[in-house]
Amino acid sequence: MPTITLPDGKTKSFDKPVSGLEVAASIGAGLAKAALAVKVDGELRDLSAMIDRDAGVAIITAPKPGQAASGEALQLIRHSAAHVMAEAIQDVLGKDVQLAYGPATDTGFFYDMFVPAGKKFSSDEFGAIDKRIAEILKEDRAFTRYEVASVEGLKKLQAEGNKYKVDNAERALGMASSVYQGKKAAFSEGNAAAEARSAVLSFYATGTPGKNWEDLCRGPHVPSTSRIGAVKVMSLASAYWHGDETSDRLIRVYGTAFASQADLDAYLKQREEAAERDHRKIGKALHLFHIDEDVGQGLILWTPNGSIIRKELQQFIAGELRKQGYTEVFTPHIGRLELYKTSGHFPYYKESQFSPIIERDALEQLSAAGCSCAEMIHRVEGVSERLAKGINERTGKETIEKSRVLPDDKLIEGFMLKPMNCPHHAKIFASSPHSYRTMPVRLAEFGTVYRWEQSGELNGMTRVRGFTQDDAHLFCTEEQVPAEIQGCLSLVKVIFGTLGMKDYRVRVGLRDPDSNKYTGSKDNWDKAEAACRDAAKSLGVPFSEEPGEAAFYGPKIDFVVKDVIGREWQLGTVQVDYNMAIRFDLSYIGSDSSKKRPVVIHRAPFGSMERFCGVLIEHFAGAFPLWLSPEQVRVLPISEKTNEYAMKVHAALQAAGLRAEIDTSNDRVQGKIKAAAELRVPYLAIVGPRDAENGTISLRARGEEKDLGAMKLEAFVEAAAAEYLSRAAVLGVKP
RNA sequence: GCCGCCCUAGCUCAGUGGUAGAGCACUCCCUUGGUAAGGGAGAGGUCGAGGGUUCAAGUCCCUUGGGCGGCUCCA
Repeated sequence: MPTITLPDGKTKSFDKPVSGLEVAASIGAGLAKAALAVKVDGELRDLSAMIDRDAGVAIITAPKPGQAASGEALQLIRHSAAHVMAEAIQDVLGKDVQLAYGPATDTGFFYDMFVPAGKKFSSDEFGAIDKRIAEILKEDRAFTRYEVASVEGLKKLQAEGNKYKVDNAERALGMASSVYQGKKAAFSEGNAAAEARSAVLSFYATGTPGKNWEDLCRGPHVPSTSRIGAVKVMSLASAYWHGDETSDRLIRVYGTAFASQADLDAYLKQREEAAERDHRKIGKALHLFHIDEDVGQGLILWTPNGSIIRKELQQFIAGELRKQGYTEVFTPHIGRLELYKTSGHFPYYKESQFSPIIERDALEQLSAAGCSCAEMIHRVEGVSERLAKGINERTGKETIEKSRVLPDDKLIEGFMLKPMNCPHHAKIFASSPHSYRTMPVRLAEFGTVYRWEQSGELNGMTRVRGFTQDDAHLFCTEEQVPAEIQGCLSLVKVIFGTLGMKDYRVRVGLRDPDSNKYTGSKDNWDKAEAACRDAAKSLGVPFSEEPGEAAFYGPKIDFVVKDVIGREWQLGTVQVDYNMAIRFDLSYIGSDSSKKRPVVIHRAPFGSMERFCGVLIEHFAGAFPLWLSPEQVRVLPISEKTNEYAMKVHAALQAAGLRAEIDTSNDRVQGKIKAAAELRVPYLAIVGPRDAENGTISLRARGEEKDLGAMKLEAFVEAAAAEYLSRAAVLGVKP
């Protein structure tokens, strides 16, 4: 006699076990119609699943077109779509295509499959597959679950000869796989693990078991194929079975699905728009930056136009930092290896750093002495007894492995391109004495760092190997930590506000409660985590707490900004660090005249200038606010007869500090407007004989269909200069 | 780093074994025009690089650099 509790707290009692559909129907016919699945005590189940005990039940419904779908509804739709796509692919390409693994993802779904050698599968087939999918949706076949005992199920799968499905089943049953002995258990989560220890295997037929297509599957699914709405096959990629490159190579077919064709169309349109906004495309068209293969992958050359944007941003940020009491420093791009051994960066993160720079003489001598490469590496990575002792004494525990400690004459010294700015800043802090009265010390630098990102990860300006962080290190007392974190967040707020980026959230990275890898006292951690949480809360934007996401040396806050078309971008972080002051033996004199350890806060709220500019390019689609526009005003004479007056206008704009250009080509004005519009120039000052006579310009603003009318030259110059100075987010000059 | 695809003029792209093309941009000429491309002419490429197959390679094969998509990784 189940009594179910609905999300709103209401309860309903039934005198016999009921299906999810019956529960929905008992609430309302509309709900029953929209229902896709049920959530029973937090667990997603088929709508047809019987509920025979007291439980909390929520109905998962399909969204109406245009309405935001719940993640669960989309996941159901997409997982079901993966089945339909797999069936369609087997119909189109043949049953010898073996299915492996097909989950829903954030933006759709994929299905990994093994395509026999000699069989061609390319995007040419997408049309036929999409067509077959549409037919299956129209047939409105019910997703039918049936369960068989594990032994019987395994036999069935073995008979079908698909080793991937056998493997899936064995993993689901919690058995060691007979097929896959790989090193990673990447697929354990959410797939096999959830069903581990189950005594049965579940299958889903798309229609009638034994008659229609079916697949080993944990489920749940939407009730029937028509409920999927709309599906599209998107792309092909290759993938390894279980993500293990020593295992079989499979073809991964990506698709996406939505509750309605309208939603799918909206998604496709959004993707198109995103492609139009791609900073690599716009960066080329507007000459904002250049990457040259002769210079190197992932190394940004800032061309004059892009440099203007970066410079404006940096001046803006620097101004805000001054208001907050930061002091600016400059440090070189390299430092001795020893410095990074002290900080702990080298060699622990060597795979993401550029190789050390070793002096030529040293290399030649070692080479002449017959030193092997392995020995050389060992001696480069070694640390002196002095350094090891110093760090171990300060931390009170072994932080440097004994095997790495070498006598001085065995060590090979060298330099490293800096992967972080903090060691240099720590040395600046340590270069003068500090007292609690002069704390905090806030050292800011647009510091360029170099990291060895894997080549496959590089992407335009957003993933690069050399980048300039809007970096700063705040050396403060423990008591000052909350206020300093607060200060970092208020800076972010000001800058996002100015750029018109209202939609952002923060993630607070906390300790993993089950780990003891963390440095610093529990008491301090509690305080710092509370400070991060409080600061995030006070920001007035959504925030999430993520246990286990903290670094071993302290909690952190990450910023994630949403651009105008809804994509999220991870920018920078604020990170509390209890470890660095210890490693560098930093101190200040407390009020009791004893030496105290400062706490260090790393913060680069916008990440890097490269990434931030890349995000801004996409956010604005190249149509920057006046203050960031490389070219702010273009003067367009109607004909050569007004060139002279146009030059006067141009000179007046330049004299006012505006970035103005003049187009004296012998195009007609229509052509000049088109050319300027393509470059997203904010204001066009069009001048003809009338204007020359009246001392006016005819104003046309970016995005306006037609001209805004004439205004006195002086008034325009003044208004434009004022808008520039105010860093207005939108164009506002009008006659 | 791994897998797949791609690289032709400054830009966007056509050209699948037989004399390198188009549009835009550029230069010059005509046109002197009032709000998203007036007209004409010219110049511009050892087809990413190196090697191979072939009578003949932009086109086929190998190596290599770079890009894109995906995987993996990320202090």
